Amino acid sequence: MLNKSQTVAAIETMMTEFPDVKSELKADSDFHFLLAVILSAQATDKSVNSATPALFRRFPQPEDLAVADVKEVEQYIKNIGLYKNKAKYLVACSRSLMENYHSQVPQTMKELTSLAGVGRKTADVVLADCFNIPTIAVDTHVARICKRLRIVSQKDTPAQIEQILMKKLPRSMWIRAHHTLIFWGRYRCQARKPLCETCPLFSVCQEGQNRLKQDIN
DNA sequence: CTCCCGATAT
DNA sequence: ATATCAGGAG
Repeated sequence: MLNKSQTVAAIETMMTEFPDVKSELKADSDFHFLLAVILSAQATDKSVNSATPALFRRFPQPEDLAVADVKEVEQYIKNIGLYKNKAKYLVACSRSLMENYHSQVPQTMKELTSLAGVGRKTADVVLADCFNIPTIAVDTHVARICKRLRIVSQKDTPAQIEQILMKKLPRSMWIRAHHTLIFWGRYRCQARKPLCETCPLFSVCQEGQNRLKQDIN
């Protein structure tokens, strides 16, 4: 397992390759950003961004989506996976925002996860990207990278990974480290194509060493 | 744990 | 053909 200083060093190496990291989800308001993050579950940002402009034009405010027909919402997002569940979430979420939060996106974990379709990961993303509140959202990329590098152990759950990262990284790094890990997972150390041959972290990466032994790549 | 689920890369 | 993609609810 990588210790604190090794973990910080690994993240800093990633930062040199991706100096300007931020969310790639497009949105013009906190409300629309929340919807985009809900839609992004098990889907690529690209597919979400291709659907959201029309959706957001049709439903500018929580009040508009709260009274919408779920079937109509489905038509706007049917090119995204899991679209039937997501359509329900969007309407129910908007209704709750309207009825319980004055149509404002709340700023606490507890309130955010009370919304339909919003779990811990989505809440973490909103806290960090909308309100600049330090969190480390653990998605599929963050989990994979941390496991390959042995920043965490193979059996750790996303919630455990989040706790370990918060211990190993200074709070001032959390939000940027999160985005950096996403970019690293998306463009450098992909699930099916780790690109170990040219990886600057190869020498400290347990997964890289394993692949070398087994002659993968 | 299972179910949800289209688009894309491999 | 199959794995993967900014997961969450029941």
